[in-house]
Amino acid sequence: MSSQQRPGEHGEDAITEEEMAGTTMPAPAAEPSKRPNAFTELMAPKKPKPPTHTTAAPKPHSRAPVFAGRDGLGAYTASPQSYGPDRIVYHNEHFVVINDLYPKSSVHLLLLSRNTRKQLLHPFDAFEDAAFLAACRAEAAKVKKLVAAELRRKHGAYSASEKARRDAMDANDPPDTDGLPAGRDWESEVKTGVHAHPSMDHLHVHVLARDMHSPCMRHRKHYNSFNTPFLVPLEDLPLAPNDVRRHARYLDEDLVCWRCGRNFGKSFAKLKEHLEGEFEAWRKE
Amino acid sequence: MSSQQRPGEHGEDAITEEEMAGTTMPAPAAEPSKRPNAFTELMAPKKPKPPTHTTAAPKPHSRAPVFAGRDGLGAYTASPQSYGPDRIVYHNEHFVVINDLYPKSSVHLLLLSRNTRKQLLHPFDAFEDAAFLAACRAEAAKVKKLVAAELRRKHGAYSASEKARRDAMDANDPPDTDGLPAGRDWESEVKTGVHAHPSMDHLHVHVLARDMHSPCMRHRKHYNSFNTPFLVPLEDLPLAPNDVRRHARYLDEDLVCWRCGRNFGKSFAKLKEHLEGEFEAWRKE
DNA sequence: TATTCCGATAGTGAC
DNA sequence: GTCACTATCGGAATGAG
Repeated sequence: MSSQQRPGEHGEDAITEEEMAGTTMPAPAAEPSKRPNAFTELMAPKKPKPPTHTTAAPKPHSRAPVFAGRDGLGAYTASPQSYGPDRIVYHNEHFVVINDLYPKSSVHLLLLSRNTRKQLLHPFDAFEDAAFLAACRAEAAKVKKLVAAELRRKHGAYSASEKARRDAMDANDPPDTDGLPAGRDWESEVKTGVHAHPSMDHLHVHVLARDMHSPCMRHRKHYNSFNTPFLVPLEDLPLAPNDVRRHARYLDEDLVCWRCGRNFGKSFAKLKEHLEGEFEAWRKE
Repeated sequence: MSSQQRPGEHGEDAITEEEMAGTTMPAPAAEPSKRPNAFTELMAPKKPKPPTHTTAAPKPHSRAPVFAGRDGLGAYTASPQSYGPDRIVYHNEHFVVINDLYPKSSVHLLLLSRNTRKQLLHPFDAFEDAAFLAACRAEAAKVKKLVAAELRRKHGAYSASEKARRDAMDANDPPDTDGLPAGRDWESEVKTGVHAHPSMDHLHVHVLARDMHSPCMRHRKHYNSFNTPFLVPLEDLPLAPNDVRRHARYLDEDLVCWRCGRNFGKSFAKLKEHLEGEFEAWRKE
């Protein structure tokens, strides 16, 4: 019945460093349907298409330490300049922000710390340090605004709550951002946190939309890792010594729709189909 | 790495009714490498290729009762004349012998009874009738000779025990069958029996080589159904009332090579690979 | 819990 | 156990020279 789709190159539709122009602050949100650019909706990949067999991004030309398998994220903090703007969203002295190579939502960034004292600690341990935690929270807040801006760019044209802002945009071009209606609160659609048991050894904070709409969202564990207490918000850290999330298992639990609460048991295929409809409704809010 | 093979039509390499010429007795064995005919090794199918979606053989042109699913074998005994010689090996008033549509060994026939009083009974019940059992045993003995003859035709050229017979054949052509050396005892390579819990409702006796070498041999239950007490030899019938085979489960047991006894656990893929080598060695005996 | 490949396991539907 | 189809579940390897 369904024909196999040839996947496009991965990351075509992601935030780029060019857009950020090397700054550490989010650029003003690009508005939908105004200026076609690298963000423009192209042929979104129907299947994940990583560059090679390794989880890590393609190695740059150096012969420095090899980052493979669980160390795959190390390459980004070691030499962010070696990667293209479709991989690196921005970087500064302390952080590197990348597009997740296998995004599990329509927008999915990773905040990586370049602090070599913390980088390889378990997040629960790394964030026992209050100063480090505060710095990461501050940076994560910026990343959250970035993700919100990208959500507006990608989905704003479909959103009812964006209509007044959209109409104002259309009325005065180039727009005066300050005078615009606030529009939809996209930040409230963004989740920020760490996995209770990360598979990648380098510290990474997920900052992603809650839609769970992505061709890379393909397994129950993918879904549950962002929709159960397995995802620990930065605000909850440091964890109390007896916090159940230190040891509890969440990934094998039933699949429950994040939007309507319906339980799909172990049937990922059914949930996946359902999420298509939820996504359409969600972006129309 | 491995290229997909386009499967040939199923049954090209099976015993045909033409060869039997409508008789109820096995024809003299066709000798290998002498007369190319329907038995000649052609492009043996690498993957099973049944005619349609249904388990039953292709329906003839009648609009008589539909035989599908578990009733699929009924069509053969109801109207054997409707099928081609590649499907029907021979038929007479009381029996129909067919090539199994999904042979699990290099030669695999089914003996079907046309007795409508017995046809739909469980084999353990049908064979409580001593006269019926005797008739089926007698016919099965004929079928066993047929299978043995086919094994000689297909594998004789590779067999060391056949050499003297082969050389004699080559010396006087056309051959005088009576004066030939006996050659390999192919009948000892043939198994005859019924499944303890058949999936097809019409009574059928399996008569097949023990090599288990066939592209249709694809699952653990396939293998164990012929290589555990799940296969009940006709000689063991009728079963004692307390015989464990009436209720025991055998199909989920570990896979054990019929030839060397090696245990492959639940790994069908490993057994399958192993059987390739065993088949080559076996036919060279 | 990184992905990918392969394979084992499980339920369904066939008319 | 008839098949075929889909999907879930389970382990092992994974870079690079």
